[in-house]
Amino acid sequence: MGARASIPDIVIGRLPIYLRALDRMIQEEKDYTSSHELGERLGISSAQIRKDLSHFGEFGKQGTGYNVQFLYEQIRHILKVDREWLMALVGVGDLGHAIADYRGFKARGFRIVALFDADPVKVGERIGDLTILPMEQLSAEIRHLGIRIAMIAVPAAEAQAVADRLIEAGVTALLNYAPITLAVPVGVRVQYIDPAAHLQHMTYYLAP
Amino acid sequence: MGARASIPDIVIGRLPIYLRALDRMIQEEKDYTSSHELGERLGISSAQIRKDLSHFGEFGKQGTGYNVQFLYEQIRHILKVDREWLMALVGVGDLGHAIADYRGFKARGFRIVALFDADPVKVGERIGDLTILPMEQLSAEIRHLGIRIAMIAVPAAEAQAVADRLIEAGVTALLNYAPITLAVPVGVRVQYIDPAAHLQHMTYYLAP
DNA sequence: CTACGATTGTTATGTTCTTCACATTGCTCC
DNA sequence: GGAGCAATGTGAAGAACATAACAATCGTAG
Repeated sequence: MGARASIPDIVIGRLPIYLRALDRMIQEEKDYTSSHELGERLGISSAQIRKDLSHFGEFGKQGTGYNVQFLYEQIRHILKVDREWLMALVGVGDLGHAIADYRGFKARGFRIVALFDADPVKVGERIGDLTILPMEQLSAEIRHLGIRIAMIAVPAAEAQAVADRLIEAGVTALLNYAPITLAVPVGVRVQYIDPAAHLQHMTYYLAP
Repeated sequence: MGARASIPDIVIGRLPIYLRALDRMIQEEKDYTSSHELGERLGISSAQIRKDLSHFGEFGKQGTGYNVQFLYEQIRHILKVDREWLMALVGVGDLGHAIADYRGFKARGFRIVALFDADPVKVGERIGDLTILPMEQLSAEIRHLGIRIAMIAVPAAEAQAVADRLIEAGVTALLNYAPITLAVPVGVRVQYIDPAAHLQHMTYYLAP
């Protein structure tokens, strides 16, 4: 297949998982894998993996399976992560600091190039080779750098207002660390990082 | 209804989202809400919210809606977060430090009471009122404190081994910050925190 | 005290997602 | 070079999930 017809979002959400596993296989210097092996590692059925991939093209060979490096590059291309993305971070408190220092972003092609904070005391402070800018410069800086992805690490009460400003400045993808659901116009994507919510999900299954 | 019959996991996963919204409404001193209002805030259909809640009981009143405080407490009870949970954290590098300092856990009833690291240099270091313990003490300490939830913040290459040790010590819920899918026996739950994966999910939808 | 508007809980319907199962293809080994 | 094994891609079947729709109920206002 490989049609351009709208592909289920849930499928897109699994591609980064496949990417993680393939990354690992590359480190293990594995040349080939199969839907069965991938599925085993990920706790996903092999049929699901084949079906997911079939939305985008034919990447495997019957009898042989998938070339790890090739599949890795194909998925990176599909997800558009075969390039570097520039990001802004709003809110540089404890959490924001940790996000700014987190190595997992650059390692996968996401580079933070702008920091903003509403606190005048923090403005001007340097983190790595970046200077924290005041909120007043947010729109201009984001437009100037052509940033389309932003991370929000401000208190819940301010997150919606920050999101509104970012969207107004042209951002269309938000990674929100504040424990609140954001209202955004169509065309803007939001993903949430809420570790406590994940814990709450698991406690349901724990014995009293 | 309110049956004990196995409730879809996807429903359990939405309860923490409802909780976040209700928490916020409590702060806004709202006394009552409706499935329609909740749904509007969360971008979820009102029918879905009513259906989700109906798995656990009848919490609303026709014509009136839901008492915010009451529903909040009911969901907390369902998720078993109407108490304090003790947690262990393994891996106290940059990321682990940030997790140890993160306020969002205590604020929602999750308390870190044990820290472990394999690096002898870090062992003995204090963070808040906790001392970083060596891996050798992991099993004994976790059993001693009766810990059932642990967070993993070690490099991907070591995460599986750490998970195995934690499970062996009696942990049955894991929050994994390492970018790798863990293999665990049935009865053990795993949730993943992988911000870069969320970003990769969103870049798919961005224009080239 | 009755009529009306609002909102729930739930059953029925529709949609989406997952798994099954197999024809097809490619590789390897004798 | 043909037989046998292995693994893909996919259409059909099945399962899970979401939405629609409505009877039942509650509160309120006249």
